[in-house]
Amino acid sequence: MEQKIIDLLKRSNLSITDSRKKILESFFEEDSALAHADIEDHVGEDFDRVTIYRTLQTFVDKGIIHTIPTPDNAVLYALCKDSCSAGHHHDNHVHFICDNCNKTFCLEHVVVPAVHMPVGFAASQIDMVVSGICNYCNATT
Amino acid sequence: MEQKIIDLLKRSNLSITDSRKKILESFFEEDSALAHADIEDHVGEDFDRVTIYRTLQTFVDKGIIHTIPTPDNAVLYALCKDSCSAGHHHDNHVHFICDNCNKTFCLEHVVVPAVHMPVGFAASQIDMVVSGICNYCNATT
DNA sequence: ACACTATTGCAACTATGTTGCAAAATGTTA
DNA sequence: TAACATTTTGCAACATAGTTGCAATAGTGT
Ligand SMILES: [Zn+2]
Ligand SMILES: [Zn+2]
Ligand SMILES: [Zn+2]
Ligand SMILES: [Zn+2]
Repeated sequence: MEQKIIDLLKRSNLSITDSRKKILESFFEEDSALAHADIEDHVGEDFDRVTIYRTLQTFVDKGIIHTIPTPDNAVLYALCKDSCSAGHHHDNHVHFICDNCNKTFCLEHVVVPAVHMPVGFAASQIDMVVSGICNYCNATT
Repeated sequence: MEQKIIDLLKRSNLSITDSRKKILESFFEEDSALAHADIEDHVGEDFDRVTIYRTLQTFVDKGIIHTIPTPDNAVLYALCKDSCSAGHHHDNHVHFICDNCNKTFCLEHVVVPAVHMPVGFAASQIDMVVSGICNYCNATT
């Protein structure tokens, strides 16, 4: 785990710092997307709020994590598993928000479907967010 | 215009107040979605910030306007043109955000396409937000 | 015009996010 | 490993966004 994180940071040309390791750890330990507040909970008092903001921004810039738009406008972050790189994200998968457990997941294998645009509109990026009940909640109720 | 607004409020079982009229006016005068700040600009000093928050929430509850999720997590509101009613929205159209003029539009006639969910996941609502260049910006450049 | 109810404004508060700057940690090179 | 240059961090202060309780006000129906 530790080594995996260090390798990822090196690959992204980032220096290895305690806060970056700890914040990345949060993502590897959770299979769902995380809000800023979740990360604050995970890292505890160890790091300043501002450091978390800046670290998350750095990770987004470097293509390590991506943001997820949600209907209730909370800011969520998740690891990029696609081949994202600095300045170039390729996360074109669908996101799922469970109305029961409230977790948000990347559906890595569900690609956003094409949609026909009206004349005059040129699409460059498409986000799709699905709400409902997740597989875990469906299995346990 | 004035009459149209009054009728809409009556139909929604809302009392006719100056702030509600003025805020609804903002939406009828703009063809694009509005952020809280846009509405504050439009109504000027006439009404308190808190009143605007509460009025928008009331309109959402009554099915007069709907919120739009955006990738940069700004909260946007637009008139419901579908047959939405109190407690039941039916806005299943695609939303478009122009990277040039920064306006957000409801593509009333573009229905969100179906998407195949993985086993275990049950979808109840789907939001699709497309970014790119709008028809107005494409026409004038 | 009256009484009842719903709405508004104000003040205070919480939450969220940003910026500048000095201190500390990291990476590099000798 | 010690010294140096560069990044990163913490702090303080600020800015913006949104919420709540309560008293004053405005709207509605009779
Ligand atoms: Zn769930
Ligand atoms: Zn994702
Ligand atoms: Zn445009
Ligand atoms: Zn819409």
